[in-house]
Amino acid sequence: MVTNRETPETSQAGGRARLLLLDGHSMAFRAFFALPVEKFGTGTGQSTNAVYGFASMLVKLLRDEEPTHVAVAWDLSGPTFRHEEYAEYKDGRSETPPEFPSQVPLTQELMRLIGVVNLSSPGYEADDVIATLARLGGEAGAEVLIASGDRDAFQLVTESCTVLYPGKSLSDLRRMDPEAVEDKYGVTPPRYRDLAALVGEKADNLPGVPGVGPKTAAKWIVKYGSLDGLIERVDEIGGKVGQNLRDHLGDVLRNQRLNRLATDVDLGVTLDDLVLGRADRAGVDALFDNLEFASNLRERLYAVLSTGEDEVRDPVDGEGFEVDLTVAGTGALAAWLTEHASVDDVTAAAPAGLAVDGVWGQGTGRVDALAVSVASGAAVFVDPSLLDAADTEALGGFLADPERPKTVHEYKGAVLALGAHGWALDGVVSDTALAAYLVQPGQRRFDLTDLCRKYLGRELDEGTSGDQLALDLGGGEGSSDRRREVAVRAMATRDLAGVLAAEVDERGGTHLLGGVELPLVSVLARMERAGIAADRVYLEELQGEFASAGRAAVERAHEIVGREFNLGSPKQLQQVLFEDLGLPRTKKIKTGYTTDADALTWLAAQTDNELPAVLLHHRDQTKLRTTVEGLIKTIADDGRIHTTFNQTVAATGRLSSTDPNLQNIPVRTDVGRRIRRAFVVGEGYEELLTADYSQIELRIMAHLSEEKALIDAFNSGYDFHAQMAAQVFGTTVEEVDGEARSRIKAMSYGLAYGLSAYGLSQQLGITPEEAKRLMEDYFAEFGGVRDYLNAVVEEARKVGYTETMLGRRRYLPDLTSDNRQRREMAERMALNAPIQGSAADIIKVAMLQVDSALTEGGFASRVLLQVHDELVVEIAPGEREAVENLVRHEMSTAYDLRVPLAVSVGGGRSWHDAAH
DNA sequence: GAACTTACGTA
DNA sequence: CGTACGTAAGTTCT
Repeated sequence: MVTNRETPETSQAGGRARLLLLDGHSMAFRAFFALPVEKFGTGTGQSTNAVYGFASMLVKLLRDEEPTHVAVAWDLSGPTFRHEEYAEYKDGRSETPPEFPSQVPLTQELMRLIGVVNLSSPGYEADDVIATLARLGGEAGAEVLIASGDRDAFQLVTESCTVLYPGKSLSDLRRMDPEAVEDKYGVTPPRYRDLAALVGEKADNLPGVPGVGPKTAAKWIVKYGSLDGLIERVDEIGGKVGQNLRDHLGDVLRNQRLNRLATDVDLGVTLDDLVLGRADRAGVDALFDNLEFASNLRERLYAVLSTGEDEVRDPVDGEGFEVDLTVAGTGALAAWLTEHASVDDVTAAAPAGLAVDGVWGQGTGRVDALAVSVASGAAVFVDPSLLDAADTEALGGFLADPERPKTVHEYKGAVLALGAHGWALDGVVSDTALAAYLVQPGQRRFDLTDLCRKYLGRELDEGTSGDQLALDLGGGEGSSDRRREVAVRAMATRDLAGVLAAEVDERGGTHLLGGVELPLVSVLARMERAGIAADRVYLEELQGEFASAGRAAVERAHEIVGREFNLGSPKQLQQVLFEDLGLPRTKKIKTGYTTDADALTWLAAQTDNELPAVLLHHRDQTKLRTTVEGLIKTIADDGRIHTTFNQTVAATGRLSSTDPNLQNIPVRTDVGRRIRRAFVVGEGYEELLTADYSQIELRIMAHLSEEKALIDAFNSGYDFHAQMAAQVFGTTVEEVDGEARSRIKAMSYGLAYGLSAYGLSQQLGITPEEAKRLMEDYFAEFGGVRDYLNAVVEEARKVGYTETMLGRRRYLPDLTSDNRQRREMAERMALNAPIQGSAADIIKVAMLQVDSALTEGGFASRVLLQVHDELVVEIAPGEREAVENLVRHEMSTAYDLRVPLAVSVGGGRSWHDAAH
């Protein structure tokens, strides 16, 4: 099996070498200060914070950057050529912390064990070693990455050499490419030395010109072209700084000589010697044991070093990429599209691959670049900022043309990003992320790199090999690496679409993809773009109110206990409740005893102490306050909140909502519901309408189980739960009291989750024996439900997956696990997945129907939100009645069940008022 | 500082 | 010892 990591030589045939260089001392030193030294040490007193931090950072780099070659450069202790020239070099540095030096050899040992080369050279600094290796890498055509906390490295930055410079945190590495250096310092990387020479470097004891900071220095360099140019005309500089410059010219010239990094250090290695080697796992284990590192870091490290062999497919036989990659934006794009992407070139059997490089979220986005790749092998890279009018129009025509099929990874993102530039996207026949989700619904991430490996058996980078890539560098901005990257993404998407289509089809998911998920994307994109109007002033009032109630609770709690403590800390809470106050212990959890709401409620009943109740109140208020604060933060300039609906995270087929999550806005309590008043109808609209399915999951259970008693109960038109209770307890519906009804209601809902007698007893506050009897009585009447649930689990165990009404699968390998806990968990998932998943299917279909009906009817009303069984619609003036009828009709006819799909609807000026 | 844990909101 | 999510805050990692 060929993978990048194991046999990089092989992958380089197609992909490009990526050389990662680390400045050992500077990064280890940063690690030392990032982590508290007193918390990281062995029993024998050896400090380990720098080793741990360095390793942790390296793991992240290996994972994110996937280098093929790695080396770490180290300083040696003796004098360097810089000391020969300037004896005071690096004088006056403060003492190295005593816990640091001993960690250097440990870090070096770890590098050796994981297969990373350590390098250094007498008389030179680590920076010089890096500069030399960067030159070697560059000459060999490798992409070079330098992780260093030393700014001198900026002089090495080129289109193919990026410095990763630590920002606020160790692993927050800023990518300093030529643009970033110029953005930050106002000069190009080759001129960075000039700037540093003028400004000076305190840490190296290199004073600069007094009164000259980076701004002045950059201004001069830009004006005179370089330091040399400045010096030539040094007499022209007026004022005090001009005089300072003339007085300190000697220092400046010395600084410039000293900050030049040597690129000719004799290291005795070639690029091939830096290939990331095999890890010596036994050695790493032994070292980690010695350092008393827990298994966590070890696993993370092994995860990046592992090859994932068994998941990688055999490589698809060479398709012989003939790629003509040209840079558009010079008037050539229209011609390229005519020649390579006509309706004859781009067909249903051979859709074009489209890659959009940009960002999206909050209902909008931005395109930085895009690439199109077609079956013939031709590909084009487009920097939209460089397009002329004719090219813009041609590109817009292509993107919006339903007759020229395209495939894209993360369709919704592309729609939002392109939409923000005024481009419409149509004719999308596949989204490789969505397709992969249907194949592997349990996965939560679908990035193109992984899919490429898994389904194409190749690295993303191997879309073309270097010699076949005709890269026209003329005319465009930006690095050739970026162009190549975007282009290979388009190629990978193009190639993946077919493979994934076959996988989806094999699983019977073709309709689900083409008929439901894919068309849903544009509906979701419009929902996100529309957002929902928020009343900021009202939210701020609420925030203040919740905050002061929370503060009052804190004060009261401190008063009761007689000292201050953090009410938000479960740990301190345990101390206070169980140690200081000696209250009865609650249920055990990993870290002691739980202080969750159930436990606090129980405690409140157990004792006379007021504290549990105060804590509960505090929790409520704090939770509400943070919810409100989160919402306020996300209100966009248009006064609306634009959530993001994720279509590929929930294993059952549901949507999820993030940034902010609008699917968990409080509704159960009165106080909580007040937050819903903040979601209001927007300007130009008349009211909000909510429409939700009543008891959809139970109706699905009735349908799937074909249990006659359930079906009859739903068809009777009476209160469902009361009807069920009457049957279980052998009374008339009128005789059913609230208690009986709620027990049966809990029982019915619990079934869909795989509830046990114990769980039911907990929820109802009855004994497990009573709960067991209740379940028996229930099943005596509704045995069909039990039979159905058992059959679902057995079938799933046999075939390995469950299926929803639209054929959406969920794979549950744990159903045959020897581990009882895992197996039973999988069983509960198995019986829930078809129910929850079918409900998800149905509302997705309903959304499509509602959306089409609104469009076809010419309505201005629009769907804003989906909350699993509910749609929130913004009603345009005068459309209430018609749209209400339309929504009711489309939702209730989304799927033909053995029971009615009841929909209840309400309207009002806010989400709260629209409740029913 | 990243990753985990606890807690809690929704369907 | 009931499914599916996302977020915030605190704590741990070693």
